[in-house]
Amino acid sequence: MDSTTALTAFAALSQEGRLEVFRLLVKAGPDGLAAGKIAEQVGRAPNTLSAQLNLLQQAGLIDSRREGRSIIYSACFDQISDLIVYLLEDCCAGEPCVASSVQAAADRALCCAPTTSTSS
Amino acid sequence: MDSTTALTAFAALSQEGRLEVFRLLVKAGPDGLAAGKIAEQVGRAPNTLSAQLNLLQQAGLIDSRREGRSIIYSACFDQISDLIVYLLEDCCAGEPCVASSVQAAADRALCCAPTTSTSS
DNA sequence: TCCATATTTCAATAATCGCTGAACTATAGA
DNA sequence: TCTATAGTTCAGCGATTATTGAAATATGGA
Repeated sequence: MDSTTALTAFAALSQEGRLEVFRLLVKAGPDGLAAGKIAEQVGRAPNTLSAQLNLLQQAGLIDSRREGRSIIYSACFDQISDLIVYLLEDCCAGEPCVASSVQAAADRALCCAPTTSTSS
Repeated sequence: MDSTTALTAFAALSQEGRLEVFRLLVKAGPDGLAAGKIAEQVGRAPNTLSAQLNLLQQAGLIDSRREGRSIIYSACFDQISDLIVYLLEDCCAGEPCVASSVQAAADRALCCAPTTSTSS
């Protein structure tokens, strides 16, 4: 991931409403949520939400697919991964104190959810 | 780290000029750089830079100390750590695909710079 | 004390951002 | 084809943000 892409991602996550939507989609997992369902859960007008989803999508943080009359949005875990790795490698290269904290967190995450096949 | 703090950090990193300054300070390491030196390197007016430094500091991403007539800014690695862990744990909890990429990156970082005097 | 250096603060302007109402597109079903 | 449903796009406004010049603060040295 290059700096420009990271910048766009940070900008997308830098507003309360968008961060809330993003976290909701991450929790929803790969199945995602319909736009209307999201609007309902975060209590925002559909057009306002649409703009927020657009920005997150342009940043590559979420994906969309049509399903009947609904459009389903889901988190793009690859991009999130890349963003974290960017922060760690490109921003904080060679800082063991950062790397070891992050390593510990990754260990915890993997230890609690070790089966990468089908869970959640 | 709570969402509000993370939001502030994202906002601070979401502008080209500030991200550039932040990356410069991370590369400079714990010794940091004087404000004037930074202004020179990024080619910005001192007052513009001062505002950018202020925002990064308010977000807890950088620290400052006076040294003679200069004010030295340095990256706050703890906060960066916390931000990465927030992204991994709070935003992406239970997503092994993210955790394993991050774990691999942390391993690489630690393998290349293993001697931290005291293993934290 | 006076001056030079290093940096910040202040006020003002220009640009950007976020939200809203209204109109538009796409799909499903009768 | 007509209607209802699900979302999006667009124009406009109000609010926030970034930058700038000028003035202010803090330190060091003559």
